[in-house]
Amino acid sequence: MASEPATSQPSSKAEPERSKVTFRRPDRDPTRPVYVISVAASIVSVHPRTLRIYEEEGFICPARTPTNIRLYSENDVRRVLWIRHLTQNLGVNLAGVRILFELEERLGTRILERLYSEATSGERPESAPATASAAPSAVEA
Amino acid sequence: MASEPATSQPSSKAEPERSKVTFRRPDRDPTRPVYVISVAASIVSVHPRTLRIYEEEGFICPARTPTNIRLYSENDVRRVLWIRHLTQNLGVNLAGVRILFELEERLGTRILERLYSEATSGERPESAPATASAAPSAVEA
DNA sequence: AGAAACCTATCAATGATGTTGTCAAGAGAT
DNA sequence: ATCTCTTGACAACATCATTGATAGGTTTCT
Repeated sequence: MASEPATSQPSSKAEPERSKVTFRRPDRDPTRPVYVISVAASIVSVHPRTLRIYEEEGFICPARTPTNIRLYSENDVRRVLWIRHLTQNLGVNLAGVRILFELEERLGTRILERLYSEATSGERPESAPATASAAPSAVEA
Repeated sequence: MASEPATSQPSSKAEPERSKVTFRRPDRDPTRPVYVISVAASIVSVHPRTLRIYEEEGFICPARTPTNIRLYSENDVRRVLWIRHLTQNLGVNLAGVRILFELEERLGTRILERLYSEATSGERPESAPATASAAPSAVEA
């Protein structure tokens, strides 16, 4: 398992077992499949098993070598990072992630990045209470 | 607990304990708080405890009588019905519901109703796989 | 050849979440 | 007195997400 499909990346044979090995990620073509599963898992700080599950669930679709090895692209990694942000930071479950992804595709806009950019701006709006019955006005008996 | 704040609604004292009692829901002002918690819970087919939790979580904000009794409006009920659709039918957790609600408010559009209307049209699109690395093209070794 | 990493498939442990149910004490209405 | 509501707290149960492990097989590298 040493096929280095093109890009000269830092040796992934150093077995990055959750170690703090840093990777210079290729910034050429984000759609190019370049990472084997162990590397992708390390980049994203997730278990390889989790990556496989995400694929089974249809969230990502990494490329395959002729010998059936998964290769993840930069876009795959970003997508997983986004899923992790939603699930770990915001607590959204996978069904929710699915809905959000579908929304994004349906609306044809990057609504998630809009939300993300506002979240990183430290705006962190309060979870607004229901707009319905806005003022819990006491009702006259 | 007999303050009937205005609308003459079917007697809620019949103790609708998940029974199949049907209610003629007032269709005048959807923001008017008219249902006590037991009635609202029955309409939505949910446990009263759950309604309280939804309120604690900030999803709904029912009105209160001078004696601290919750009164839910039609809009509250609709909002809970929508939450239930997301959680029970689509499997979204409450954190996901929260994100979707925030999105809706932020975009100032009824994206959820758009999704809902398409879901009820029996369209039920497949969970599209990741748009990244669309074609899992085999990579030459 | 042997080791490591990949593959699929399966099972299991653990922690978190959501819903429901219960109890206690109190308040309000009939 | 009885019923329904309130708050607060606790608990049971089912489900989900993540991680971990095992088995058997394949591929790659030394």
